[in-house]
Amino acid sequence: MTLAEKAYESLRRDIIRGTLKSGAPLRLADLSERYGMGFSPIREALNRLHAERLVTAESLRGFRVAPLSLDELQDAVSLRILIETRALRASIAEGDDGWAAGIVSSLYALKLQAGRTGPGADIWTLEARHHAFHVALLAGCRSPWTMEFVERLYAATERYRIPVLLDAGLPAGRDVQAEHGAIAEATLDRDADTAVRLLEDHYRRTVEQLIKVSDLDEAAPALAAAR
Amino acid sequence: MTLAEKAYESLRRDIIRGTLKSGAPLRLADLSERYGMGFSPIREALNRLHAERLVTAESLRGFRVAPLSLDELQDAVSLRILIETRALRASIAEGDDGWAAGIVSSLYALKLQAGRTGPGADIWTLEARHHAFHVALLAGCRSPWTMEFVERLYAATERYRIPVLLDAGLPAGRDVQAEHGAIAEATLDRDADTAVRLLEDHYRRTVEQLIKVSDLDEAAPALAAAR
DNA sequence: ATTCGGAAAATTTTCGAAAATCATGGTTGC
DNA sequence: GCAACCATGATTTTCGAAAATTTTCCGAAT
Repeated sequence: MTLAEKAYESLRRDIIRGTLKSGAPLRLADLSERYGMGFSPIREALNRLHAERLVTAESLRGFRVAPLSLDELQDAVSLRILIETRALRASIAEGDDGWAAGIVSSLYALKLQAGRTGPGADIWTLEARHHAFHVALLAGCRSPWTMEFVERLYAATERYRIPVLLDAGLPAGRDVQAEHGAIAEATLDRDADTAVRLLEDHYRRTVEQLIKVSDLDEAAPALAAAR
Repeated sequence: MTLAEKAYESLRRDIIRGTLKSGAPLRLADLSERYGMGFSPIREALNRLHAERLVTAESLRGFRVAPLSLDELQDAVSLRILIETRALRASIAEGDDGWAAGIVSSLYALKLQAGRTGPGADIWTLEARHHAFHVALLAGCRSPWTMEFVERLYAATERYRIPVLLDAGLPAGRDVQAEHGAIAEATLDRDADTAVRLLEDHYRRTVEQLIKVSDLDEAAPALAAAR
């Protein structure tokens, strides 16, 4: 793996995790020392993250961590619902056996990881499997542009979920894995209307929860500052 | 303007125009000489274009002009219709006077440029105004992510239209400016259903025309090779 | 004839310094 | 006192070469 790729992953993680705070300036000299490499790979990583809207850039004035805003979160999620529900319908209509098998296996891997406690209960592994499951649902749609935008919007919304997960843990009174199971079941039954409804509810619940947490300021002060 | 920005615009233009052919390798030494600058700004431009899917990149193996494919064109346009029709409805519902004024002025500028012949009839100016008009229609939706994706999909489809425009000129038997006028009229009348229908037809006609041209191979051999 | 290995060439990636630009603080002139 | 101005330091941007990696080519062995 090249240094530029390492820099990209490290920076991305630190931004999503909140180690690098929303709005903070990203100086080349600092980052170069922090990650132990020269300017070139850092600069390349920053440009990639800029394209993903995780950092802002101003010509000759450097980079900053992109600001958090609940408006942007709602915007991203509503677009996500539009794009993903269409992709889910297309998948259900066109998906083959390989697609269905992908759903089953990614759901299994996700539930395994969600059940772990103590060592091995790594939030990044859990997040990766959560994302993999949602991608598997849509993978039958055979639309590269759809998958591209799904990736983008996932990265954009991850920033809001991770700090809450780290500070407050999973929400009480909500069984997220049961929701995943129900979505998978309806999808594999090729019941498009039900699957789409469940997927939409799943996303809406998540946004509502994040907004509530930031209102109460009971966790994730960084997110509260996004109001 | 920085050298990296100049490199980005030059490269983008040469890729969309077809000067740099689909699939061709983009070697740093060549580009460095061609545009008269060092590796750094070239590399930065290539990374930006990679994020826009106009060039492909493979670790340690360099960059290439992204291949053209009619499947990708149809994919991009169908997503464009999904996203833009929603944005147009939102604009019509929420747009203010500034939004409406933007439509009127950008349509006027577009028609002026479309009417020009001889000197001043620059295809890049025409394209810029065409794009500005379509953006103006949607600008009332107040959704940054929507506008981001609209930009992306525009860049992706521009590659297919420009070579045809350069080789074959405007299609016979189709008054594109009249279509623009009709879309603007319905939009300003806040007749969402009509506006959405006209916009969708506008895009579908364009795709059909491009596919027909590539089938007949009567113009734009580069596009024909995309089959 | 074909495949395998390995040196040579070509290419990308990374570094460190130089150049260009922006921000800061102090000084001058009014 | 206050605004304009310039020097200074900090920061980004760019360059050119070195390092790392891939590709190409040629000869040897089967």
